[in-house]
Amino acid sequence: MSKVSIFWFRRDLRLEDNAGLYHALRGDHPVLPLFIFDSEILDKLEDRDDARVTFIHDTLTAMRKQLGEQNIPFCIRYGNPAEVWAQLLDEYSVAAIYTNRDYEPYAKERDAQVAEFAADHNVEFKSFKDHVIFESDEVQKKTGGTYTVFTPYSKMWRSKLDAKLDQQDSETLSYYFKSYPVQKYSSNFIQGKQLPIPSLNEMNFTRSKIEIPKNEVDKNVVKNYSDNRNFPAINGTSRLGIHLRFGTMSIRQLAQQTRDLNFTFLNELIWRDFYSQILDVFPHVDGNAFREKYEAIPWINNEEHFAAWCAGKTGYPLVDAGMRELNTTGHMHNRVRMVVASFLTKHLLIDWRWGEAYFARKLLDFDLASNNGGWQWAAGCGTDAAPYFRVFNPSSQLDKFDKQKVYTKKWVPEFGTDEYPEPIVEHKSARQRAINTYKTALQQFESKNT
DNA sequence: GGACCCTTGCA
DNA sequence: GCAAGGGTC
Repeated sequence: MSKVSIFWFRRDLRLEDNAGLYHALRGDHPVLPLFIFDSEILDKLEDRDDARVTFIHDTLTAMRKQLGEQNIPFCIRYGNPAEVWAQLLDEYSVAAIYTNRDYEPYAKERDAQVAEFAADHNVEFKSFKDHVIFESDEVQKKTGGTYTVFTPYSKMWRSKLDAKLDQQDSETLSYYFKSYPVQKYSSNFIQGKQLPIPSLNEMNFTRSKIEIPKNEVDKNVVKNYSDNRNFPAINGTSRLGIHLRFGTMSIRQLAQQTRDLNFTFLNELIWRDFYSQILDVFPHVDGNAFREKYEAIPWINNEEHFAAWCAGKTGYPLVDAGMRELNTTGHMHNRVRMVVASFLTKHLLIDWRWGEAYFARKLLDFDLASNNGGWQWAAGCGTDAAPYFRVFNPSSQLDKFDKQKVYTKKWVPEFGTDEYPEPIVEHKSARQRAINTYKTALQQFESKNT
């Protein structure tokens, strides 16, 4: 049996400009492409019509068709990754495993296990940077260590990128910005009969009806991003989150196409790298406040209030519009994400982790690092967070950012009628309660620890 | 160690 | 004007 390399797709579902796949194809052995539907992740999802699973399935189906046209089999399995790998090393004579790095705690542990198992079988495990422009060890403070404040991080990030581009070294440039030419080396895939793909049904899922945003960059949106991004009634954001999340769009190509169009848009891509490195270096943020003392806050966690927030029935029109947009489309405008998050954590004093989990369940573009960073920012417990006494006023946010109520009325048609609910909390007193609760808890924590 | 700074505010 | 407190150099 002749030896093969296996390229393992995870959150990089594309056949062009894929770092790990490129390196696999340039290696010494024919490459078998692989995807594993991870039962450890999928079986825990709450909704059997999860739109992200449908999206992955559709994307793999298209890739499989494209590969099949070149007589390339695409190995797609469903199961526990460790068990699948045990089968694969039995079935094939594997020389090396290639993959792109994933910085989430679960993924790092999974990959460490697979790498160890591979090493025991004399199989190389090679991982590559693909998901971000810069990894955590590439953008560091001048005095060493990880940035935890965005602005100095972003300045260093930009200067690193400029330095790379100034080098005019074709190899380095290709690593940072030009695409990795995969098709050029496609004759190095293995050849053979197409392999089956597990159906959604076999994995206990049904097809979602939610529409997925187009995998295209609208240059006008990017150009006007800084002017329009705060107004939810305007189509002013790219909606590319899901494509960056699953790698159906290359972050390198997106940054290359947009970096000269709008400073603020590039900043958003830098935020993505920023939170990715925070999660990588401070994995405790998954489940815990970045700053320990914020664990002292006595959340009220009123379940009826939480249910009202989830359903978009808080009596605050902008909050309700956002939640209903999320529930209906799997998307929520970014300005509104901040408003609903501030409302949940401050006005209702509900644990930010409840909100984080709800977003994780609903958002098409859910990404652990960015979602966690955003929630900890809103709750005041994260890196570079909003101060705890900054409580968004949902009414003035509405006046500022949806003055004509175009967005609000789209999602809350009964707004202004008798059917619209009364506010579940009164703004002024809820605001004061939040500030007092935070202040007291933080002070008590301080005095206990001095 | 001192000076300056910190995504997106509120009353 | 206000509200802490920490980050970076």
